[in-house]
Amino acid sequence: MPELPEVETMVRGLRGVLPGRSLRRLEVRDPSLLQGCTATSLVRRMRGAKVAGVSRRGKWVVVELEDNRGLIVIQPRMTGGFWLIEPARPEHIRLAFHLDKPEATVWYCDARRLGKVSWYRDAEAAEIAFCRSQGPDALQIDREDLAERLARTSRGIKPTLMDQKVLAGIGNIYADETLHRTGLHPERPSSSLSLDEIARLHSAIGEVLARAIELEGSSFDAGYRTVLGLEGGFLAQNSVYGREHQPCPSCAGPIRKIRIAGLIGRPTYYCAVCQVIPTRISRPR
DNA sequence: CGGTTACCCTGGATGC
DNA sequence: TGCATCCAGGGTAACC
Repeated sequence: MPELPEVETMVRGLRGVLPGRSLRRLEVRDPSLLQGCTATSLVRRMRGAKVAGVSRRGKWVVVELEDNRGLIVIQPRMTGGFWLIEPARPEHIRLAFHLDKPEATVWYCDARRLGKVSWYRDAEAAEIAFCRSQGPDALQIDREDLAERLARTSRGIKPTLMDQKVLAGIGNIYADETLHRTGLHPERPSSSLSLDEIARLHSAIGEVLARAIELEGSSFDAGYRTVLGLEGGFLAQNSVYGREHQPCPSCAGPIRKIRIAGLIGRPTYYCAVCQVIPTRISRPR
């Protein structure tokens, strides 16, 4: 479910309630999502801990605690999310943060249980974990760094953009939207992009993600909602994702849905007219 | 090392 | 209505 804009929206929602509050009790309803710690040890460590702040790293949510209580890192993956209101599906509650003064509860729900929760003793330990699985954040990476990373691989530009070790935060929806805005075919070999194309791609990443954050992310079906249960508005005004057979908003060409190598089963949407591979560049096969 | 695939889970939509 | 099948916003381990 959540990509960078959805996770950023969650974090902003959590910032309204968590920082400065104490955890009267952390309730672990599903211990199977814990990584590297047991429910009893985590619950014991969190009793009475005060939240210093909430931040985002790629698609990960970071809850930092005061007084050397460490950091809780939550990876929502496909269906994880936070609720400040009573969750619509209580059977999906995996964690409950019971707060003090005044009493309140923040719920973490995850229908498919693909998400992960970890605890790190300090910021340095968390940083080591981040760097092991993630590249620079998609909103932080500079153009030169992006250019170097793209030059390193010949695989398709879309799988490269979705590789969290290349840059962190972009998933299936925003990869398609970013490539459409840049006029790039998703299977263009990453290393074949010109410096001008990389510059435009770099700008498009920032613009698409910023717009999606403004609109509080992308909602469809029973998936992602804000912490208040509201739908994100991005998919009401996007260009290609989920719009097979519709006309391209910039050239009116047909939007196609395909499956490409390196992304297993995930769908890719692109405009067949304004996102083409130049004939002098061979398409990977 | 670079790239690809199987698999982890469950719920909702669709088709028969 | 009931059941089977397919699909999904992510990520990792194992493999070639």
